[in-house]
Amino acid sequence: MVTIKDVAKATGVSPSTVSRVIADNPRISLDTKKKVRKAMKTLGYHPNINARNLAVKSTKSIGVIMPSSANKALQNPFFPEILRGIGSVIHDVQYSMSLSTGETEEEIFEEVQRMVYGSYVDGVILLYSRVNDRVTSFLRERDFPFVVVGKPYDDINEVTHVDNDNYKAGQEITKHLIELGHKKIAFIGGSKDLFVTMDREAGYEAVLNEAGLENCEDYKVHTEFLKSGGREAVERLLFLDTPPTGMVVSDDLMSLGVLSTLEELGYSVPKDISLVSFNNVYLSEITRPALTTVDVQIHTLGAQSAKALIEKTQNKSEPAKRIIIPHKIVYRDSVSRRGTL
Amino acid sequence: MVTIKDVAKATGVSPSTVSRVIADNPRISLDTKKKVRKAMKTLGYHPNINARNLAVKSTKSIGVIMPSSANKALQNPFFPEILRGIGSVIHDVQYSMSLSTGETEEEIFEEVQRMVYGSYVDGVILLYSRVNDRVTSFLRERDFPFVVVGKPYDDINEVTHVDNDNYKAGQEITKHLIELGHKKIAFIGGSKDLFVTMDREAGYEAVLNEAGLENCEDYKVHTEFLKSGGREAVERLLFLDTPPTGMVVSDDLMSLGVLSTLEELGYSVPKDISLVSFNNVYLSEITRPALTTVDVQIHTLGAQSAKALIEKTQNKSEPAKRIIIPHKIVYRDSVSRRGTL
DNA sequence: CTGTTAGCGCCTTCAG
DNA sequence: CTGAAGGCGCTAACAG
Repeated sequence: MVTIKDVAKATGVSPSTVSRVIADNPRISLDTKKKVRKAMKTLGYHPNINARNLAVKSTKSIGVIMPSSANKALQNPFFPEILRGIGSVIHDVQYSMSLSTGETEEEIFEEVQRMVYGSYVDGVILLYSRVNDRVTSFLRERDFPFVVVGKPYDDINEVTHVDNDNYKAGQEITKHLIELGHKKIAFIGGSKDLFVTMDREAGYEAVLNEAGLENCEDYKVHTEFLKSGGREAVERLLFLDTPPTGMVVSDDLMSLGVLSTLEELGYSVPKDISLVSFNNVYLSEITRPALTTVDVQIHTLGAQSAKALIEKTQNKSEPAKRIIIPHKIVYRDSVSRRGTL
Repeated sequence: MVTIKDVAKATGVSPSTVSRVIADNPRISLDTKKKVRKAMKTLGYHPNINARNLAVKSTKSIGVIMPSSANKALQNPFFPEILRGIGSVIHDVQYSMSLSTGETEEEIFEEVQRMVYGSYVDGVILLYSRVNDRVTSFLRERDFPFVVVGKPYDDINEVTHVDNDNYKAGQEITKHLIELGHKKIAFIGGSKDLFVTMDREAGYEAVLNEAGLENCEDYKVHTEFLKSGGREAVERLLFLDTPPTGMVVSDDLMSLGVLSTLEELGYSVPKDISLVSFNNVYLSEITRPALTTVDVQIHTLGAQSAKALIEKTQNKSEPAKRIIIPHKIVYRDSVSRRGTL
């Protein structure tokens, strides 16, 4: 390994000078800088990160914590996409990202501990948000920089997070259905203790009430990440006395399952039933029919969270922020107009 | 930050003793070990990774390089799943993983350089394999430990890789179609310079020839990652004089697109056309119809690659290996028997 | 069984 | 503008 000393020797200067050249210190003459840089190049010098980190007590690396992967949720294309978003800014500022790998909540917690105690990373991005989360408490106690993607459960004003306005999104997409003449609209969401679900659902309800439409519990189903297309959930809806004509599904991947079940049961989308959902991952444009869905700009979500985190690591007194990424509805083919009945 | 010295002072021993306790060195008396451990606990000591890395010249961290994300391919659920696989072993051995984030080939190359030159990682897992890849050459030149998931292009015997027997898988799945009476079978694959595609296709061809079935170029289409369901590709197939009755598609996500296009054009799967594919990601069980696909055990692919890499970093003279992960066909509903025509 | 000493490669005062 | 010296936190001989 070629070190700073080798470069120094080759150039006939001192190691500290070389160090200063690396930092592009203005008090070094252009001449020596050039000399040194040339030597670095020919010798193939590259700074040793660990040594630098040790010296400056920073790692220029951030940790990304995925939700526990007990279920299939991780196969949601949402994740690679958000990683890309994070990656894009990470790359620009020459940081690196360290991915959590735990399967269980316990494992994840251990890993976060290692990350912060071991000075692996300068900050952490949480790709989930859960009630009573040990990780969050831990991070807050230690006053360790972190941001969450989504809506934090506790002390929402004190943890910076980047999120969509899921309430509004829920309203808009539901309104879209109503404007097309739908009066019986159901909501299919994931686990009830996910804020995304709750917010989107709240928006849905608000619009229903406002429009004076039926807003009954029967029309709302929550299922764990959909196994076998969430068959039971969908069936329950369809076997009601007055089944819905429209469905608001809280995730594209879920929609795929719902779509399948629906058509298997002999319902045609959008002819018999209209369906809208959220996220706009790639697959929502290759389903049949292609999904009308709200684009939450996953990539931006990731990018902004990284940006916010880095700011925070660089300036600890940066105040907690809430960053709302705008969404927009992408109109495709999963909805149709209802004759006024 | 509490350091080894603090612990030493608190316990009344020397720093090196503490260090040895950390390493669980057998030559330290149980008594002092206990004392030291207790002090570590009460003081809240955690080793500083950077310092250790610097001292031992190892990072206990591996880099994971994703393909360039110019296209939508990254939204393939394949990736999160393989990351989970890698993560599972990484976690057990207390390593960490650093994810590449580059969008372009160029960016990726830069990042790999940083990773190896900067001693960020001990080794690297390549999640892709491309002809004439700078990254691969770079790694080989520098004799830096790496493994590739899939089949490497150059010097296949000198780079350890973990892969499926895609040729065989291609044969088996095609044979399945034949056994059900299909005689006109097409192949839809991704880019031709991906070995996965080529291998699967070769298997397909072999079986066709063996069975004395038509193996014409018209039946093979290659498309970049399917935009809008690979409409053109599928159409080309269907508008042939004798359109195929069976299709072998080289990826589940692609299959979804094909499925949509097919049904939009009025063909029913599996009634009119049978379709089989590869990977068995979660969505293949919630499509309509659910896909008969070969399960390539993505998770295992990831886990084994991590395992092989770690072995390699720990023992540089570990020989290059080829690790083949067994596959198996998962029978679902996208195929049907053909009357003998 | 344990302490002392010397680095790992880099950065950062403090002098000059 | 540049050099010398010390230290970041930990490990690894080398002594005892």
